[in-house]
Amino acid sequence: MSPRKSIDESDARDRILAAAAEVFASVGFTGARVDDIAERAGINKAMLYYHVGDKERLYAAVLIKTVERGLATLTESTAKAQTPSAKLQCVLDAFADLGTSNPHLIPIMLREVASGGATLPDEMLVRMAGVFRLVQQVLGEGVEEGVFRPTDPLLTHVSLVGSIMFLVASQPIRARLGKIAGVNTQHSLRELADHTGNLFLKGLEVEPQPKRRKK
Amino acid sequence: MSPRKSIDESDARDRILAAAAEVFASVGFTGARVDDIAERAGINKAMLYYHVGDKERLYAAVLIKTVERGLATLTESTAKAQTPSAKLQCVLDAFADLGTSNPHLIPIMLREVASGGATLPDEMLVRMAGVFRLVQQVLGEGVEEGVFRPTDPLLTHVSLVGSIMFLVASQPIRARLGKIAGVNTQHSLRELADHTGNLFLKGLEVEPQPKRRKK
DNA sequence: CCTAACTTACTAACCAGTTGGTTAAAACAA
DNA sequence: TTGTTTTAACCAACTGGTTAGTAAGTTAGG
Repeated sequence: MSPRKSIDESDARDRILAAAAEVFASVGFTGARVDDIAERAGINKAMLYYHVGDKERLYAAVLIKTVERGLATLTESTAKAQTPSAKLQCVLDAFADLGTSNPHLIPIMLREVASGGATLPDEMLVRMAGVFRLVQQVLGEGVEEGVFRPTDPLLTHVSLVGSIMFLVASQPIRARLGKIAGVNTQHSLRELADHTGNLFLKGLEVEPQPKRRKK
Repeated sequence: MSPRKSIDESDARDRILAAAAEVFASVGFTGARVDDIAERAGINKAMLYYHVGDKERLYAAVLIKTVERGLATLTESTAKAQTPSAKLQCVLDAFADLGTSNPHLIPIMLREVASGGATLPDEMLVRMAGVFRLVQQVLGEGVEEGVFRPTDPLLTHVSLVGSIMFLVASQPIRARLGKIAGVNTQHSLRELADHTGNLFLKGLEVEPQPKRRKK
């Protein structure tokens, strides 16, 4: 099939996608330079076109690959958890972990949201819907078991995911903000996920029986 | 002073800033074309340089003007509210209102977060710190009055703001997502703010009986 | 000698920023 | 009043650097 192999199987394509993810994440689609991506991948621009295609194809490929990995981690980790609360916390942990395991997905998604998802391919939407369905099911289980109060699942999902993604991505800005406001800004990803979990799990709890403090 | 006046005082500059806000919001800084902005403002590109300066100055001017308006609305509306809970809900309402009153700020801020705020001028950070201080104070009052449990104010602030901004900005994507997942996605800005308020206010409530999660 | 993998060198378009002007209101001079 | 100068406001056309994408040829494994 292939007369001349690279160092290993489809090494070039992987390196291209990795480099592209990095660049797209930090400067966005229009800000990204194909030459720059090629150089970081240690190849020539023409080879990038040979292996992947044009800039849009490259972007789509990065998106799909990146969300695929995220979705896999997500389903895997939530499967282990038992209670709905634990599962929800797992979702948050998994998103926070993207901060290290897959640090390019979050900035890319934030940009997509900012532009109304104009360039989001349907392929991507389907995978995002997969994430939503997972959360929706967890929320549904919680309501059924009487531990969560019923809420609009889509809004709750988006709040949850938006909150944790925003927290993770805002780290550099939080650092500058904290300096101005004089507060601590050094938080681990775990702390971010725990904080969000505390707020949301408590926010979703059914009203406890004793001491009804009406609001 | 000015031999020839436009239709009214500094009309051109305002039109330029309005057009620029629109374009920067939808395609970002690098995606924005100066010619495009000029055309939308109904003037020539050279006039844009004459009135405002180069692309970076233009961007900074848009940022400052936009956040200035947002901050004004925010302080005004929270001042009216009495209880910490009501004040917090006011903050959410004010952010949600940005969706209509100032629809470009949220996408622009999401992009800034995505890029780590690399292009955020200090002038802008100072104003963001102003918003934070306001929220921090509301949270502090709530804790003092015994209605909020103590949390990290910066993280709570960012969660809150991130959540509502994400909800507002994600509307187009939610619409596509809802179509795939078969759920309702038509929510008014008020519904978004109320949903977030419900979750967070309940999440911040003091425990009726200590049932501590971890951390 | 065929073909996947790779390269160099190009081009066509794009785009931020500039140049070198025009216009007309207004301030000034006689 | 009337001619002269100044200046804010405006523009078409250009410049020069950049960048997505391509063409045409090279190398080496099978």
